[in-house]
Amino acid sequence: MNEKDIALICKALGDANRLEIVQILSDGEKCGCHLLESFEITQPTLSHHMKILVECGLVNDRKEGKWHYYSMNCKTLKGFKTFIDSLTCVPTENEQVESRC
Amino acid sequence: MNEKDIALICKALGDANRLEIVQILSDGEKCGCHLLESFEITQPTLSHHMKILVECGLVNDRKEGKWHYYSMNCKTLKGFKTFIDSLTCVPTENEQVESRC
DNA sequence: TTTTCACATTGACAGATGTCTATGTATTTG
DNA sequence: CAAATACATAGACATCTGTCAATGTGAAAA
Repeated sequence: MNEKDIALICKALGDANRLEIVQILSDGEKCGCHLLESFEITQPTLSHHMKILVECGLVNDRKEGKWHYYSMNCKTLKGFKTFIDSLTCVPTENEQVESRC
Repeated sequence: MNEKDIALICKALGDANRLEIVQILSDGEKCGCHLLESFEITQPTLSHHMKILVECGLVNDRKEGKWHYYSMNCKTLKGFKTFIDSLTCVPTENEQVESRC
């Protein structure tokens, strides 16, 4: 998973509705109609958000009859977590001021 | 840190340039002029990106003379990591063997 | 003081984004 | 079969975003 993939995932999570969708899916697989009831958006708007979440690889889409079941993609989530964990901070007190440019 | 804050951070990281900036800052405090040399963007564009990173709380801005020193904000980063870690997946039948979160 | 440097602000612009209504497409149900 | 359900697609629209050139500002250097 490269930086471009990570940026896509971040962008996908950079919307309050999609962030909430992902939190709901953390609880387990849900169908689209169930998700729709949790938000004050129209069905096409939800469809749009789900497409973005699926296309960045963070969410799986399983079709069963006329229903679509969405769930978190373990592999992508794991890769994303690994990246975020790799970000670190250095407390400023302990940090030597670098040479000026 | 609420969902809106998290969404703001995600949106900030949803740009390839800003994602790279954050990776560079993970290495330690850097001045703006140093960052500028790492990218193929103009100074106003970098200034714009830094403003977004600072305003979402992920990056600190310390002024010393005419220089601005940027660094990761430990507290915000920690809160963000905690949130991302709270996201979980429930392995589907295909994934069960390979990966777990 | 004048110049140079580091950075911010403004205004402009093309392109992306979130949302809607209207409509299309499978699939199930009566 | 026809009707209803779950979801996708198309088109429209206002707003947001990333980028730049031009310019302003404050601090250091000459």
